[in-house]
Amino acid sequence: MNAVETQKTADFFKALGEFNRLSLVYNLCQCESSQNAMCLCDCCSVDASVVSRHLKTLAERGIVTFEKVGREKTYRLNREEVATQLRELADLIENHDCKRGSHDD
Amino acid sequence: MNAVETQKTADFFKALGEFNRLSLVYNLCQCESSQNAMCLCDCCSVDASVVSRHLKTLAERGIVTFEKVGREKTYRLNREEVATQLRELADLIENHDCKRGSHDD
DNA sequence: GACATAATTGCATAAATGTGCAAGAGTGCA
DNA sequence: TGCACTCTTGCACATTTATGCAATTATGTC
Repeated sequence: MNAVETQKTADFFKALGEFNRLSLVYNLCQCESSQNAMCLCDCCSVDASVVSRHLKTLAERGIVTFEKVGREKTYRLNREEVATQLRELADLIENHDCKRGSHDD
Repeated sequence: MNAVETQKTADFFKALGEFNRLSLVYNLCQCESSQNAMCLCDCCSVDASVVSRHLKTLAERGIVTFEKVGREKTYRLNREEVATQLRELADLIENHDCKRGSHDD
């Protein structure tokens, strides 16, 4: 696992590893259609500017995507991509093929 | 998803969301048996005290477990538990049952 | 007991991060 | 054109976090 890939994966997890951002993800998870940022503000009791920044972070990591509709910006969760990324690490961690002996065996 | 659960999950991701900690996880992932902390120091170019603290963080989140053997402390990755937690979120995110309509439908 | 090794802890510090408020940019509507 | 609404950005600030070094604790060995 090279450093660039590791950093990228760490950034992905870091994006999910903050209370309000994870709340936004959970909130979007319950929505069939796209949600605008103002609507998403309701799920976490922080300023709209904070939500805006969190959504930007999530978008940068590919966790959500957005679409401009008039003056609104609607967000949706990248369900497949996020699930795939999570399962890939789960598989890697469980994958016995990649195991090797320790220093003393 | 209540606040306590959300915070707990966020903490789990935050633990994985740092370069050196994730490197430690990848390193442990390649080991069949437990590794002591000194051995794990090799995989990231930071002070031993830093590795010690990172391992403590990972242990607190249930990502690794350790065992005291003489003056050494050996760590191993909680493969199943971590993989399960990752897959649970993956399932949640993809689960269409939990979806509901947006604000405007 | 003296010493080496393994790991943790205290302390200082620099950097990153989350946050709110106010101002600004972009858009739609009367 | 004026106004309302949505979202972003600049700024300041407090907190958290990652880090290294030195000291300390705990254990094994001679």
